[in-house]
This record gives sequence, C-alpha cells and structure tokens, in this order.
Amino acid sequence: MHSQNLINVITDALPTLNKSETKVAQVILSDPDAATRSSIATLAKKSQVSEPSVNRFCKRFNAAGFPDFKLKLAKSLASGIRFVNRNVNPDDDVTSYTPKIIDSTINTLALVRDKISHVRVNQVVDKLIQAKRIYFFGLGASGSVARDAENKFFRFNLPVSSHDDVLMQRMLASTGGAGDVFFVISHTGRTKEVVGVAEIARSNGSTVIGLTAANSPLADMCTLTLDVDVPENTDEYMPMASRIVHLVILDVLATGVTLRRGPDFLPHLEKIKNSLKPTRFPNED
Amino acid sequence: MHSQNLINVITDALPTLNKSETKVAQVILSDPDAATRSSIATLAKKSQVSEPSVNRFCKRFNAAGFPDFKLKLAKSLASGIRFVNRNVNPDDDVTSYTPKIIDSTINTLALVRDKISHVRVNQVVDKLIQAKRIYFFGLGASGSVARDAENKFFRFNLPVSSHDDVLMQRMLASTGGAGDVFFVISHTGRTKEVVGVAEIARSNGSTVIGLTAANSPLADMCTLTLDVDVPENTDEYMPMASRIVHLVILDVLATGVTLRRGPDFLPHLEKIKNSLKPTRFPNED
DNA sequence: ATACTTTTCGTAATATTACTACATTAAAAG
DNA sequence: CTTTTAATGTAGTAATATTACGAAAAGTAT
Repeated sequence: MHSQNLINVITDALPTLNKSETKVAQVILSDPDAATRSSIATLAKKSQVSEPSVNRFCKRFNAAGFPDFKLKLAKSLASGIRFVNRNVNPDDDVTSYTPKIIDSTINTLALVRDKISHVRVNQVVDKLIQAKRIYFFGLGASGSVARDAENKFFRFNLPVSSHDDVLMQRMLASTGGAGDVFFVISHTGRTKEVVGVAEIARSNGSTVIGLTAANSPLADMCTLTLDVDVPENTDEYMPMASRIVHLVILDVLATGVTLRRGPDFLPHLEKIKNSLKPTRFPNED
Repeated sequence: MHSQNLINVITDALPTLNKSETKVAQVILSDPDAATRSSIATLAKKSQVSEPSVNRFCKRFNAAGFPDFKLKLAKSLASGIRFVNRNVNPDDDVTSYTPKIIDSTINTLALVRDKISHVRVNQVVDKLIQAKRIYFFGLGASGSVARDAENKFFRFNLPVSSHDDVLMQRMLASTGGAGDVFFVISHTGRTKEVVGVAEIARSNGSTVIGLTAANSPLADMCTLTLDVDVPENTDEYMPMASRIVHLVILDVLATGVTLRRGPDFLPHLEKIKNSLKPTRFPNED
C-alpha cells in the first residue's frame, strides 16, 4: 500500500495533458519544492495560465483542491528524498553519512513493521510460552543477537542460554527433545553449520524456530520461522540493518511473552530491575 | 542540514508552552495527520482557543504561518515515522504491540539522528583511526553491544577485543597506555564497576571513549563521549531502545572509519566477506 | 493587599488565498 | 461554414489566514 509518488504520477501523465495543464506540470516539476511554498496565484502566473486552470490541474490528480495538492506534493518530496539518498558515497562526510545510516535503519524497520506476519509472531510466542527450555543460537554477528536474546529472556524465569560455538550447538541439539525450543538466528539462512544444527534438533523432536530469511535452507528446516527480508544494499561489507531488525523482533517476542504472563508477573521483573540498584551511583535528580 | 522532526520539536517544547499553546499542541500531537488536513478555524475550535492563538503557535515553531506549519508537519509525517500512542497496554494483542514497539524504536532513532553531534562523531572516528588497539567494554545488555562492535571492528585489521568480565576489564585497563582506546558502553553511565574501570584506564594514559548518557559519572571520566539521551523507559512492557541506538551509532562509527581508510581498503573487506562463502549453501538465484 | 508591568489571549477588521459560475475562445466534427 | 464540444479565462464569491488592538490574566514590586 505504498502510495505512488506524486511527482512520478505527474511525469507519467505528462503526454496526456492539455496545453495549460502541461504548462503547470512543467513549472511544478522544475521546482516541486518551490511549488509547495507558493500560492495558487503565483503558480498560475509562473505557468502563464489562469488560477482556475491550476485548480483544475490539481483536481485532475485526485486532490481536493490546491492546498490539498500542495500537501500531497510535500509528502511525496519528504519521503522521496529519504528514499533516493540512502547509499553512502566514498566522499560523504560525517554530516551526510550519519543521517544516511540511521535513515536506512529506520526505513528497514518501517518495512518490517508493515510486512511482519502477526499470526506468525503469535505462534512463536505460543511456543516460547510453552517451552521448558530455550536455546538461542547464532554465529558471527548473529552471535551477539543471540546473547542479547538470552539477556532478555532469562527474566522469564526459565532456563535460557545462548551459544555461538558450533560444536556446543551440535551437542545441545542432539540432546534436546520435546519441550526444548531451539531459536536459531541467521541473516542469510544459508550457513551450512547452522542448517545442520537445526536439522539435528528437529530430528530429535525439539521445536526449532528460525529468525532468518524466507525460503532459505534454514527456514525449510524449522518448525516455525519469522521471515525477515532485509534489503541488502547497506550491508555491503558488514551486516548492519539485519541485526537491528532481529533485535527488535526479539523485543517484540519478549513483550508478547510478558503480556501473556499477565500482570502477576510484573513484580518479578521489578525485582530483577531493582537487583541492579546497588551497583549504580544514585541518580541526582 | 537535517531539519529536526517537527513532532519531536513540539513534544520537547511541551513543558515550555503556555496554556493555549499546550491545548493546540495536544490536539496536533493526538492526530497530526488530521491536523494537516484541517483549517485554522477547525483546529482552533478543536483546541478550544482562538484562531490567532493557533497562528501564534505556528510562528513559535518557526513557521511563516498556519499553512506553512501544516506543510512542515506533513513533511515530518511522511518521513516514515508514525507517532502513535507509544505505550504498550496490558490488553494489547499482537497486531497492536508489534507496531508499537517498532515505532517506538524508529522514533528513538529519529531523535538520535537529529540530535547527535557530528563533531563528536568525527572526533571519535579520529581516535579510533589512530588507535593501536581497541577494547570494547560493556556489562549486561551492553555486553552484547560490545561483542557486536568487536565483530565489526576486527575487520579494520587492528587488534580489537570485547569484554564483559569486570575483572578482565580492570586488568586490561591497568595495563593499557597511550595508543590504547577503551570504548566503554553503558546505558545509564552509573554502574560503579564500569566507572571504576574507566578511571583506571584514564589514569594510565589510555584514551577512554564513552557511549553513554550525557553528564553521567562515566561520561565525566571519559576522554570523549558520544552522548545518547534515550528517554528512560518507565513502562514495564517497553523494551530498552538504548541497545539499538548504541548499535546503530557503532555502525556509524564503523562507516566513518571505513571512509577514512579510503577505497584502497575495500578489497580487504571484500576478502573477509568472501571468506565466508564456503560455509554457505549457494544462492539459487 | 495595591499598583504597575508583562504576558497571554480573544475580537474584529483586513488581507490573502482559493473556488465557482459563467462567459469566451479555441478546437473538432459534421 | 455551422454546430458542438472542449479548453481556458474573467470576475465575483467564499474560505481561510493574518494583523492590529485591546481586554484579561498572571506575575512583580512596593
């Protein structure tokens, strides 16, 4: 449901426009930003047409009127600029690469927000709630994601551990069984070792949940997967956005588990929080 | 120059506003999209103030007037950021808590994007470039952030390690000296152990960089800090966004270092990437 | 408290801006 | 050439926004 960029729509419609509409279109396209700031009178003058012509032009593009048109144009500009400028160039300086990287992460998260399957999330929460034991597995960058997940889920008062050692993973997978949940994190879903471990766990009757790419070998091996398709463009040389997405999805899952546990569980979380107080300098305010 | 998101600006200014301005702000924040579509008269009525009050409100936020304000607001909305009621309620289901958590993370990132000091980022990149050795330190949730940083920075071909063991941290801090960079990650900046370690490192002539809260005890102890003021979550159900922010800032720093190294360095990164190929199932497309 | 100052806010007049109805012109069809 | 239809503009009207000014409220100092 990504609404089409208004500027593209106008450009596409250009050949079908009549004389005065074309004039208006050209003026708008030549400087869309200026158009958003000008009144119908000034725009009419610039285009050398009458004001009603401009108004008709706006209505032709499904706007209620000129002000509404300007609004839509402004929105197109705002979202467009962010989309185009996503890549970091070799000659970028701090002031440009910093927002670019953050924007790119934001965009990816927005994408995931709109695409993630709520049904699937619910199913995974189900499995996690029922688990007698949870293992988080990951290698490389996903290793620290797994570790973060452990740090989050141990609070639920059940045996949780994270592992980034393949041999350890293999051994644990082979000793697991019903009631054990193996939560396997992998950006590509194609790492042979990881897929192998998932296969072992699965064949022993454990539940295997994958946080990984859709339709990957790992995904095929899992009881249940949370598909994440992160566009690769920023991850040219090192994983970036995918880790973040994985972490946020784990946040979502943890929240899901907390909510299912109900309000009686909150004092327990509070207790964990308070246990850290003596390790800290008191807050002055 | 990156213009700050108008909605954040308004939210931040909320405490400094007077009675009628507050009314207007609340109405706008409760449904910013509706605000962009309404006239000054309807907005005034909704806020139960006069039209000039709305107008003054707009000018206060550096808009030429009401229409200009609407335009800026629309642009802010279009940047992919949704501002819903950010808190998760006990009776939320998947379809509501999932977007809430992701939106809240996005919102935090957008805030950091607009507030982070580029000068400071540059200074930190300077230090990292010059480092003979880098240690990433963190405890708890910051432990996995430190580990992720190690995974990222080892690619730059210099001795990097991450540690989440306080004793290890102390020992390393005491043996360090000029040329060593201790990169200390802490959300609160108030954990006694961490501050102590930073102090030891500092007193031995090492460079200590803090990724932590501004004006915290840890920040005071550092050679250089990257201040991150993530609104502390009082809500039980909301996960910490600070980890995510820390990770993204480390992405920014890694990018900064890569760019400084120049294009000659890219083959090296390529080599690391390729080294993983044999561990993966080939991609079918 | 009281008078004085400053800030806040609304009324009403005015200016700006956008829209509509209708007239005119241009183009197309017969 | 008409006649018809589409395209465009004019002028009036409606709507929307802004300004100037003054009243009320809040704050200060005496």
